[in-house]
Amino acid sequence: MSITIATWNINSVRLRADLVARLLRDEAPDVLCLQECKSPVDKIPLETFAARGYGHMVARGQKGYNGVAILSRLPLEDAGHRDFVGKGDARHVAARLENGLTIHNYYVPAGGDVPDRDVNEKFGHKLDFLAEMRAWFTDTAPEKSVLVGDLNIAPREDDVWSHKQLLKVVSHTPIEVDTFETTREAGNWVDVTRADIPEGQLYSWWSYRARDWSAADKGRRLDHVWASADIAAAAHGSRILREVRGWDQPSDHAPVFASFDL
DNA sequence: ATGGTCGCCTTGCGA
Repeated sequence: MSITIATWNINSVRLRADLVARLLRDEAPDVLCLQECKSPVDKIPLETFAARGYGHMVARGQKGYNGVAILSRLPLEDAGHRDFVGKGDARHVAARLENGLTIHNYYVPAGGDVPDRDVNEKFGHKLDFLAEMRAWFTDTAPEKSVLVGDLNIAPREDDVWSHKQLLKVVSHTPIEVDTFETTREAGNWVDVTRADIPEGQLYSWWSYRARDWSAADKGRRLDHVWASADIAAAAHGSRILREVRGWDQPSDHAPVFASFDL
């Protein structure tokens, strides 16, 4: 059985419900994980997605901020959520498929503008969030699991348009990259996108502020698909759908896809 | 060149 999973920071699921429906129609993933839904769960337009065959959803939401949802055309069981850093933010939710695969959907805090936790508490919050993820993975080794989401860190030099120019820019600072890698390694997670596409520049986000985002191409790979080590060899077919960033009234993120033969 | 653009909690804030 092959399962295709996609992750996409949608930046308002209500404003962009038609774009979600278009992606479901054109690309037909089995599971689509969304971040920054910016909606209470009961206001997510599930009927729009159910009409496309995606009637199963597990989500956590809040008004205006954050929000994560897992849409599926296969039955889903709610596998809970965790309130990282105790702020009550809707930044994590998990679901389980009938074949036993657990899917974790994360929206890691962006971390503000200044990469110094002494003057910017949002940066400290981001590092603390990652440390809590790491502690959880150390305590309970993930098995038969996929972790996806907007992790708001671009770890590799070829995950950003300019390694040198972004060394002091939140999302690519050494402390974030180190924390990101120790967090991933604590769970023996495999970076599926880079296992499939090991060479070359790879981005999933381009700022709204660029005059011409595609020509400037100042992107970063902030959105990730990880697999637990026991199923990593089953992963294949990773892609980032750059063209989706060019749709009308787009999200500033492109969706990331991976498939698993389970 | 320290700007620029989004979306919602709105005339500010978070990204």
